[in-house]
Amino acid sequence: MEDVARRAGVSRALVSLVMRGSPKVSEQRRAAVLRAAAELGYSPHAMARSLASRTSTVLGVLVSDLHNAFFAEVVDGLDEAASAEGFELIINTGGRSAPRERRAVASLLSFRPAGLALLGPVVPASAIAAAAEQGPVVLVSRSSRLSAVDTVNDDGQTGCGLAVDHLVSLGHTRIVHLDGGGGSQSGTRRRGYLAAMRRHGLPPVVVPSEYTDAAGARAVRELLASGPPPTAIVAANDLNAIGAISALEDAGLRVPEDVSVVGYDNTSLAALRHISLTTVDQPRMEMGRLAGQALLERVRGQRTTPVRHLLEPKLVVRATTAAPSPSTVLDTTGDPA
Amino acid sequence: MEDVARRAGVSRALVSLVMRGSPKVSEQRRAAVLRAAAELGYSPHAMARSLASRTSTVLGVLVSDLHNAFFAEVVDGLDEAASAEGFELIINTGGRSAPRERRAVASLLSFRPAGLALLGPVVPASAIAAAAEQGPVVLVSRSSRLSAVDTVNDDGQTGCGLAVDHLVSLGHTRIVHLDGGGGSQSGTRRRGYLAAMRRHGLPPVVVPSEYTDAAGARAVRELLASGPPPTAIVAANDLNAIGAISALEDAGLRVPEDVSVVGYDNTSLAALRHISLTTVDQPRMEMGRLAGQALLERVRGQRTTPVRHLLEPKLVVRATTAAPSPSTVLDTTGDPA
DNA sequence: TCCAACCAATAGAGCGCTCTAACGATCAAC
DNA sequence: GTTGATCGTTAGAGCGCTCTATTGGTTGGA
Repeated sequence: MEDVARRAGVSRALVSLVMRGSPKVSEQRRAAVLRAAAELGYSPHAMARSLASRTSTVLGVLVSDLHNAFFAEVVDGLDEAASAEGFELIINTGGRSAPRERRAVASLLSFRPAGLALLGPVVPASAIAAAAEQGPVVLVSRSSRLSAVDTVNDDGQTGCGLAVDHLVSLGHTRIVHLDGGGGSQSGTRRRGYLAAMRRHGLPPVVVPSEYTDAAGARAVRELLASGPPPTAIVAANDLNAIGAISALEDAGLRVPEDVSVVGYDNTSLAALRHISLTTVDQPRMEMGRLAGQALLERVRGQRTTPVRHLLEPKLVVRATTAAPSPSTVLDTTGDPA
Repeated sequence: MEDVARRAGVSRALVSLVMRGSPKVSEQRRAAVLRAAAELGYSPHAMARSLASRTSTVLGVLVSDLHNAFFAEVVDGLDEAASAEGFELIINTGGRSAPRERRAVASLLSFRPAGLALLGPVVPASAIAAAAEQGPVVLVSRSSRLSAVDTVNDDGQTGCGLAVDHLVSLGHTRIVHLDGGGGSQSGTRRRGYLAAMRRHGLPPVVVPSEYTDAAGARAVRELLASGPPPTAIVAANDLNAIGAISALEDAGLRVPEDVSVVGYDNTSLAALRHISLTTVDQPRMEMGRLAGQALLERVRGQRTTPVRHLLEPKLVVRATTAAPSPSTVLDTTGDPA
């Protein structure tokens, strides 16, 4: 910076003004400074700038698990919102372990970021509260009552309700839910399923499972071993649905002719023609964008009250759901297991 | 820091030594400082530290496209290598556009990172050379002759060779390749296919396609319309293979009974029981880890000569490949289109 | 007893920048 | 011709830390 100033024949302070795009610099000086900077290949040192100005253009992001494509897409949306406003993302992962996550948050905070986005964090609420004292915090796929933090979630309860409604409207009555187990949002989805079944006056059946391909297949095998098959399945998520479908096919049942299957998430998987899964869309990119916007609003001091985004899920009907076949319906009434 | 020093009854310099874990501090003073720091909730300011020490614990990462699960997994591996050594990742995306990528690199460099990882960059080589002057650079999914940059790539040529060898060993002779078009590494894969076919004395057939589900289906429809089907297909990648499979099935051909299909990448897709795709594994996490390690070796000054990782691909045999059925072989010989 | 050697601890400069306050210059107004 | 605004420009302190050089206090050997 010193060198640029000397070369342009001005003071360091003037170089600083030019670099910050200040309007109170005459055109000729500005040009001289920019030329000198270009000739010397100078570009401002972001960290020194941040230190001196006591501001930050960095957003800290904690991803509980980057393996998970869900979060990768949320990060994508976050990145879009951040880079549009000249902010950078500094990313750490927690590996789904609270102690590691804690360290990751501490490490992020040591950079004094303008704000913090926690994606599917597993740390206790107290840790989140502590982080919120250092600056704005936004949570994705996790709720909070703290007024200092914003949240972005999808409404899994409504989403599962949509799935059940769709199946009922096709004529299904024996609809089973594969439960997501310890996975995030599994409780919400289960409640949505139960509420919808009650609303339609149908008997709910919940089979424990997990958010994986293999678990979906296992659950279906257990289900088939325990009695006559249902006519429809509301799976824990897309992966789980795909596992369920393959187990159904292995057992000689056709999808959707014999059994309809609905997934959850609308991952890119679901759209593959070979799978063409009816599923509930969860707008991950959008969730990332909203999280980024919420954070930036706080950073800019435009808002101090918490925001709770609860995204409206949408049903995406593809090829894995259809009306139950008459024979199946007959079977069912003839054999009320 | 001042406050901590005062509270512990020592100088600022001593606090600094304790925070850096220096061995030349007496146990009692160390304890006093740590206690004072804990009481005041003090933690060192990473940017100020970096500025003063003229060192950085940040690695800049440019991801050409975070939408792409491939790169998300590479970032995952990179993160693993970096965080194991106390480094942080600061991430920017380029959106597959050279100008945007250039800006992203400039922005990353303004943080004076210890090193830079460029994942599938599309900027011209000159831009990479310019970045390499500022510090160590590692390239993933892109090659370079610059001695200042390390590279990590998979050996797509060998990989496609493995796929062809596998099919030939099953008895296939009419093996078609769906080409990846403008996608990265598509040329290498095509060359691998052509070389292997030549080696086996078989006539190569390359059908233009792309790295997508829909393109794979389209290519197969065109292929089927133009004459009798091949007995095997080496697809551009997994997604392309899945599209190909669904088009084959739509045409009434069974996989693998009538046509065998091999993918490329071994994405999580391929492992789904419902798909169970024979494919060539490209170790993305490992590539990220290697990239991180290469960068850190340079950062620590342990190496100044370039490293060129060319990862050995592995064939993963699943359920989409089998010996050609006798009837198909007969058909072929009877109708040499 | 004296000095070199060593150790824990510290003073103070400086990393690359921003920002406040002050500066000289220009100009309209009286 | 003086005043007061206004404007472009600058000096210099300071952001939170590290690091070199130095200090004072022990210790061990001659």
